[in-house]
Amino acid sequence: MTRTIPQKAWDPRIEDEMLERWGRENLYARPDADSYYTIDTPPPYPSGRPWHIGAAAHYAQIDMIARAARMEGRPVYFPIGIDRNGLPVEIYTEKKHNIRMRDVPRGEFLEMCREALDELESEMVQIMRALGMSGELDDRYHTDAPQYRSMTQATFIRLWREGRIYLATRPNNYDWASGTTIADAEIAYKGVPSKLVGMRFMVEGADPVTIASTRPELLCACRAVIVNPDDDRYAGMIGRTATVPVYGNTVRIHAHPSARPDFGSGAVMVCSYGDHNDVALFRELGLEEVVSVGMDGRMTPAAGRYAGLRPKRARDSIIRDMRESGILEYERDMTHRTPVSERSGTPVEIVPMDEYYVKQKDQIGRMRELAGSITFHPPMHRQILHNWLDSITIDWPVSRRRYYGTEVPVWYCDSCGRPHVPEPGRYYQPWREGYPGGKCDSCGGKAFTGETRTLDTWMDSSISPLFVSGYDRDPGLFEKAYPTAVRPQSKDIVRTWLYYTLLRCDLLTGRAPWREAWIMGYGLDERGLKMSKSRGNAIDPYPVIQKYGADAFRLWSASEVNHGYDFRCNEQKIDSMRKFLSKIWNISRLLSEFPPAGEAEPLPADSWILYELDRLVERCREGYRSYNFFVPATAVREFTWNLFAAHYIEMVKRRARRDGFTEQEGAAAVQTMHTVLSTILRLLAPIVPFITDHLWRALYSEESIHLQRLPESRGADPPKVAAADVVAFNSMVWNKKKSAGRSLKDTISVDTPERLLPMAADLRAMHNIV
RNA sequence: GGGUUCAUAGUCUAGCUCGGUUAUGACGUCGCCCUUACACGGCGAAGAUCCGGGGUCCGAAUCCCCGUGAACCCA
Repeated sequence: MTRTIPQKAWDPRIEDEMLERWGRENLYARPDADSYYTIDTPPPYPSGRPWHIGAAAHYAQIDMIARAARMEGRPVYFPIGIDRNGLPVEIYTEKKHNIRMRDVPRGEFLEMCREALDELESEMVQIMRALGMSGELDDRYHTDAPQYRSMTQATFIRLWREGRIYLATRPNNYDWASGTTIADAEIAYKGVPSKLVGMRFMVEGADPVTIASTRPELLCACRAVIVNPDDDRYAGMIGRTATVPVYGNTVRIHAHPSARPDFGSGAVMVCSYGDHNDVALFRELGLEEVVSVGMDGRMTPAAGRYAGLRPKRARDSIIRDMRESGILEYERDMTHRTPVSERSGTPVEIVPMDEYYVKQKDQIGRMRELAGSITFHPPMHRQILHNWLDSITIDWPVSRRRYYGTEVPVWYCDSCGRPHVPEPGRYYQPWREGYPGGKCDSCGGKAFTGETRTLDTWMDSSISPLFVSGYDRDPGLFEKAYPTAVRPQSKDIVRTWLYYTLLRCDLLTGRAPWREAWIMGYGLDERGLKMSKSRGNAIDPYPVIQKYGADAFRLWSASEVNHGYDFRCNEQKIDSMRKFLSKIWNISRLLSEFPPAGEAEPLPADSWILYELDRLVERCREGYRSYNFFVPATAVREFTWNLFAAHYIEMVKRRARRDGFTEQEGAAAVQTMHTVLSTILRLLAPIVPFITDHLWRALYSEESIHLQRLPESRGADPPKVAAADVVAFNSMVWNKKKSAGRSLKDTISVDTPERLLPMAADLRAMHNIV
């Protein structure tokens, strides 16, 4: 007996050899095809180490989609990009060099960001390689490359010319810490301890009324007071005027349902702008706004003696002053859900500003329609998109007062101020180059000033399906690759990445960018909290992969939780996956003793396991069809360990050695074991590509397992025995020997149950029954 | 305040769509065993009022209602 697999356990170091071999063989090259199965992977952002272990698990699973699709015979196009635009790298660079963005020449700052990104990206790509990702990593695209940015700008120019993008002065979420407007999608809410104060407003011809607010520094911008129309206490006050304390101006008292009778006294002051409700009320009541907080994050002259202070300081001062002058009725400590910038953590101010907007409100119906036409995996996550569509209230502000992003491609005429866009086709940097057109369309002026703002990074990210399919650049490729087959992503970016991509691609092509959306949950820490760098509970995936191997990590990510749910990260679980890999390894090691022997008439035990194998194949195919790797990962593991190895192999080991059996009977056992193993290896290949390819080549073929097809059900006839009977009988015999204090190899005398008589010879050999 | 999802042994999880055996499997724990594929193994054991309370039913982990708690999202 000679084994072609000598080592006793799976050694993850073999993964490096496999990586090298795949590279040499150019295994995952894009095939020639009329139509691609395109995977629109969201380009990850190199946000610095640790690159979240949940993200690594996520990209490992996206790779499984590609590998499964290849083994289903689809011509897979699996581009990989890196997202590099936006605020995080600017903040990272400011910290790294201890500088402030606006104190450094713009060109220099951009260079520093680029260097930082290059470093962070190379670490991230190293992890993606180690994971065994089979996408086009060597030809990866970058969202900050001139070619990509020129496409972002071209789409901006086109939508501008169609009137889909407009410039408007509107109250906006302003993050003064990063000095930029942000979209609703970028706002987070944080419980901040604050003071709720009650201020006495004098009312003409009635008793004074106490108004509660957490933002008394906005008094100078108060332009109305509202009470609930059903609130009997204030029925007589509607239409009267109230006097704003400290400032002395008068405002009208309106009835409005958004005033909650149970909050404070039930009367609410309306200021520009405390929150989005204020914005809506100003519009609805036709009030004239007052800018009380400027873009420098300080109170404007409108705040009178508090001008120049930060809102927090102004609040303290005005509370003190009101307390002294007796205007203050009460002060209470409370926790206030404060809108903050998701990125910088600073409280967001609502400030009216000139910004560029993409019209989206008129598209919501269309988006709903498209959402219905896309297949979601799992279906329940379509609801996240619908919820978001229901909560959109304003158009999408897309200009940002930042540096590291795609420039807004606009120049303004110096004499009349009219904005001009250039011809699409190349990358423009208006802040450092002149207007490439001639004179002003409107006044004929020849001098222009370039726009200094950049675009929201979602303007770049939202066209990844267009970029990878060669939109506007390569019509042949576009024909083959668009719409793409599938968008895999995690569930927390449905309202941003998925939504914006759907919107933008539909506006530009009139079609949805993908046929299917695959939505994964995200990584939680051991206590079940979302993992994030700011929380400090993120785990670096690289040492984990180094220690346990990519296959163990991938298998863990597939078998930890059913698709679509959040998963907890636990190193011990990852380690335990190695044991299963070693089990597969040792089954292969045993089979390497028996070269495949050709066709032989199967015995009842053989027919039995082949039938069980068919059931397994069907379950796995079903799992792969819905991109749910939990199904094959757990089903194969259970079958292999608890049925194939524990019962079938034990039963036919002696027959395979022709120990008391004929040559033909032995050949049937060998043949069956190889059928089962080669099927299991192929079923697992998309999930654990390293070990399966290694064993496949050691046992079956020089050609990689990744060039094979997923197994199909063989249509085996129902067996004469049931799995449960086999398991129960074996267990009974083992128990009997154990309680008798005998070794398992000792002889025993038991009757074979009638139902198991067809495989009596195998059972006798297995248990040494006399 | 609204929404989504979840709640099954110390931990994780299957089963729930379509109600019917002693509730699946894993990790961990404990005991015995180096039986020539595997001690990264084998066999065995202990461990669950299936979140609580009602209801429907011959019968509920599963269906319905009311709670409670958690995570995430939104206001």
